[in-house]
Amino acid sequence: MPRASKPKNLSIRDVAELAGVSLGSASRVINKVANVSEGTREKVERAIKQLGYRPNHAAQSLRLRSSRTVGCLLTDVANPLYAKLYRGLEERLRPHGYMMLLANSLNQAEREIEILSTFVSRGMDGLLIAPGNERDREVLAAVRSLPVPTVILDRDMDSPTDSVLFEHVPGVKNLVQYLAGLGHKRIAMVLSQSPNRPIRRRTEGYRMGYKLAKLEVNEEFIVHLPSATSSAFEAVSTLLRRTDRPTALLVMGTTILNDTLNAIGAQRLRIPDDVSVVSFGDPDFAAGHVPAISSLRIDLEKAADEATALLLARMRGEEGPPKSVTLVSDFIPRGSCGPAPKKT
Amino acid sequence: MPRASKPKNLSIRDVAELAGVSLGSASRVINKVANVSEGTREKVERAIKQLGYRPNHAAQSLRLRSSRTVGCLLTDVANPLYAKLYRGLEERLRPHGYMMLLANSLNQAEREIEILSTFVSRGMDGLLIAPGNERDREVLAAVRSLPVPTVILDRDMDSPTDSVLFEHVPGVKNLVQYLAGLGHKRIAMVLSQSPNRPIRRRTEGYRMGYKLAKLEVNEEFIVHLPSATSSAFEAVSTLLRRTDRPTALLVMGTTILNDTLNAIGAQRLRIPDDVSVVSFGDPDFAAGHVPAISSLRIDLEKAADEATALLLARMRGEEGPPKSVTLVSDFIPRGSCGPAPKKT
DNA sequence: GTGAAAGCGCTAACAT
DNA sequence: ATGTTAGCGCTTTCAC
Repeated sequence: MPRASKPKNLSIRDVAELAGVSLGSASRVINKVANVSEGTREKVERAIKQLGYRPNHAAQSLRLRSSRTVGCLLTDVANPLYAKLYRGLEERLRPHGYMMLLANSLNQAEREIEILSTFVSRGMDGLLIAPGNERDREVLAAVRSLPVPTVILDRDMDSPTDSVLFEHVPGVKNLVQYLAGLGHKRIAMVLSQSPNRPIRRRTEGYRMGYKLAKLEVNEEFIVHLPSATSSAFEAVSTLLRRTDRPTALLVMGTTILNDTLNAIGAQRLRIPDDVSVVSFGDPDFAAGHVPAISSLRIDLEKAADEATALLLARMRGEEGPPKSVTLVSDFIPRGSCGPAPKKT
Repeated sequence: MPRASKPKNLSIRDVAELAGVSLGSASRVINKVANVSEGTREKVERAIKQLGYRPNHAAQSLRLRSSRTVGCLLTDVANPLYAKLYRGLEERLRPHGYMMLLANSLNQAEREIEILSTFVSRGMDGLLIAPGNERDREVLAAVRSLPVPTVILDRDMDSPTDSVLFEHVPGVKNLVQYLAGLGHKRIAMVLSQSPNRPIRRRTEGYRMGYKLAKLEVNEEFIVHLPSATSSAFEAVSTLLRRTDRPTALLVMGTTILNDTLNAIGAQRLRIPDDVSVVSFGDPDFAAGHVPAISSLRIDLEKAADEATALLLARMRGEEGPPKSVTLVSDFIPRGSCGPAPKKT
């Protein structure tokens, strides 16, 4: 083991001293500023290595008014979608020397406000946020008055802030048309209830697809689960027990999809022979399932690209009106979709 | 909207000025130090509110040599286990005023070293780490020489550092005995390959259980998948096609479990009639599956409790030899386990 | 090219 | 109880 002792509070002053130069010169070497002789550079670099010196970040932040840190506010990293997004964001910010502060708001409005305030007081250089309470007056006010470069992720908020939006409407529309083309006339959709988030848009693409396929929407086929955590098993089972049961199911990813697959299995129905299935979002297990589950997917790598590009530009000082990028979901057709079953 | 203008660089000096008191008094009010008259306190508090002042964190950190920040190094938050753990850690650190810097190492050794170094240079008050390369010489050296309070999570590293360990050995041992009690004589185990991590221990409990049940281990029933990402579908299918196919399957959670369930379904075998299934780790879908999948679970809330308790104590300045807490997995029996099928 | 010195915003020790 | 001041570690302007 090389140096197991504590690098007790060593500062640039120690480096300068050991190198036999002034504090200013040491700083110039560290910051790769011009006007340093080769000899000085070498002496300082040797001293740095010898001491194992690393600049004190707090002092740098204070002096430079920049923390090289980006604050990230998510409702919950335990949501795989956000976890992957976070990873992508970190991956792209790292090469620029930024680290990320991550805070989960767990959908609590006061907490979201508090987190944003803390981010500001901690001098974040930029913010990447996906607050759960996008319609809350106070959260909205807090977001609108953020004095740092910010990009809103996946939230349609009424604020003049850069944003990256995930758009399912055209995807769902195309999907419904696609299923109609396979002969499906009864396509059900199962959604979770999202408090404080606009739910209307989710059915928009569905209705458009129906209209374009010249089919009539049966409102009973649009199922909103009573709570965000309630099981879809019963809801789907009920749907499948109808005499005019749907021949295709459009369900939200991960949990609801799982419940749905279980409900289908429990009634000994087969996919896609008896019922076709499509997932909103592409959870890891969808591709591996037998048969593989068709999905509507948002490209999270692209989302991370766009979000960091917007943020980095602002942090670089770029001015101008708010920009918004909308990412449309791709349809990944897999084995879970087939022609509608013949009437029996 | 209240104050949409930028709170342009306002400092404690502005507060003092507006309140008509000295800078020192303002500081005393903010820090709730004794020796402040009621009048002064009020004036300062009013000024603070009026200006929307929040102390500059970098200056505080520099002065106090404390960042009120904890660095968290994980291999990957997109692993649901870690995502939940992170949430639990954050939840417990927040009330103490700590925020968390989260960095994913993606299992890269140099990156883990770099992250640790950055954490130190950024003056983290404490560290919570689960490096992927627990056997790497350099990573180990970096961890051993960390000059800040640190708790190692779920990694058995040769370092005099506080740690919270997850222990499956007794759990697996009991589990094998339990299954043997149900008449199972051929219990297979499917594990992923984890590079740089000791794999030996994983089979330890398994062998102990076999021995206690007076059964002989068939080495072909211990399956290590060739890579961490390879599908278990084929491996499990092969296992199930044997004439002496296992009557019980012990598989790692999430992905491998999914592949396993698919493989079982594809061969039209039924759980638990034809084959019993137990998961290492308790992914969200296990409980909702039909039938519900029995699991070996680590209580992540408890893990977060222990880890933060250790860290907070050290950050408070507590001295003493390294402490280690070991959490043993609980067995959650569910419908996926039944008596071994009668010979047919 | 290099050194000296100011000052970022804050806390705490020291005067009063 | 309150005001004044030193100094945390750093970058950068200004002389030389």
